[in-house]
Amino acid sequence: MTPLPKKDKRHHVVETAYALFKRAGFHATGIDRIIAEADVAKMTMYRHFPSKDELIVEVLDYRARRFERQLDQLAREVTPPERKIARIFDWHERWFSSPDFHGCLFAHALAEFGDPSHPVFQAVARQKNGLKRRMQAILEEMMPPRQAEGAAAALLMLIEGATLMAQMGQPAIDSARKAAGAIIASARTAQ
Amino acid sequence: MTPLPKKDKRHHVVETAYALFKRAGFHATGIDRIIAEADVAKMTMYRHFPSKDELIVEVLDYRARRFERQLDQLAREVTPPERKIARIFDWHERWFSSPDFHGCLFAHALAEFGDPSHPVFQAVARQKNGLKRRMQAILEEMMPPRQAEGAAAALLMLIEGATLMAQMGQPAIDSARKAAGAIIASARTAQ
DNA sequence: TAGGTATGAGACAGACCTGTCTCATAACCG
DNA sequence: CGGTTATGAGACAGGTCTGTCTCATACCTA
Repeated sequence: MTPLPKKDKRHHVVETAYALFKRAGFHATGIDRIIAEADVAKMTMYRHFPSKDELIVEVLDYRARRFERQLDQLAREVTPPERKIARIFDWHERWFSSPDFHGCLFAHALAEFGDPSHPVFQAVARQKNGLKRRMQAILEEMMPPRQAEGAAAALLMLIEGATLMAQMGQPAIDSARKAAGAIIASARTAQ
Repeated sequence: MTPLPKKDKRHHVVETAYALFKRAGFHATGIDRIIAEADVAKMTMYRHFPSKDELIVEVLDYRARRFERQLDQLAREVTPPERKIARIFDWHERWFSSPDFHGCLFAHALAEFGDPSHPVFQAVARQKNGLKRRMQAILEEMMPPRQAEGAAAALLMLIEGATLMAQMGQPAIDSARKAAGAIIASARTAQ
């Protein structure tokens, strides 16, 4: 179809797998389907990734890096910490209403790979911890570390729950935003 | 093994399937595995449930009914609405530290069945809406319906997020509880 | 005791799964 | 141009998946 990029077949496989995984899930998406959609030979895929599990981990890490990069950009030039947090919620609001939003790929991965020793599980934990640490660092600009830790955990829970609600077709980002304000205000006065 | 109950094979299949689904997920758990574990013939299962999907829906509805029953019991004799909400968090705290806690089966089902027209998706939505309505009714005892609606959504998000964190081995129920207090207080004074 | 019903056990079909292997061909790079 | 590497295409193995079918046997109830 397309003029054939010739290079980065590996990355093309990752992006195709990502699109399929997020629509249909991990176990329900077969290798055959991925290579057909990516228009790539099976051996090409297996030369880049020793197994399907490692492809899944690569997809997750790829998306996690992308997410981190986008949040990095959001945090620039925005001085007050409240606005930094608000921008994270803005980002999620846009995400929820994007054309093919299907919920959080990491949460879905956790649902299908519940064994803590599994590499996929650990990739999920990395991503969630990254977001929590990021928010915690922002909150520490306005409250002591102890309060910031708890507040960051609460904000993360709020965001995860909001993502789930959005996937169910019941977006409640406004309630989440209000709740976040209440949580931050409460953690602040408690210092 | 056991003296063979002879009756309610159907229910026995549902409970066995539940135990397997929550450990390994829905697509990863095959029919053969379920009937082997339940010590039941394949046709016995297929006579009770026309397809695996319908078995999944039955498992979800069964757990949803059980959950509602337990929350009904919690709400009895506890007059102040704050304590009713607190008891819902207590219930989750106990759940998180129960022997084989594997996260929320409904959230997992949503991850594997993302199509809103799928019966499994709808079973999940029913359960989550049930919990939200329940909390909303409690909150309406202390604030106007408008505030109660948003606060209930926020509490639900908090609970869903707390469940996810707990599955990742990072329980943060205390932060969730504190956040819930802040949310309720804020919604109250906003009336 | 008789008759309808639930169940057991397993073969079977047809599809799909992951992963391996071979061999020919195309791309790249010094 | 020549040699190394990446890729294409597909057969293949061995397993698992859902769902159907048959036939014999147990059970319950009237």
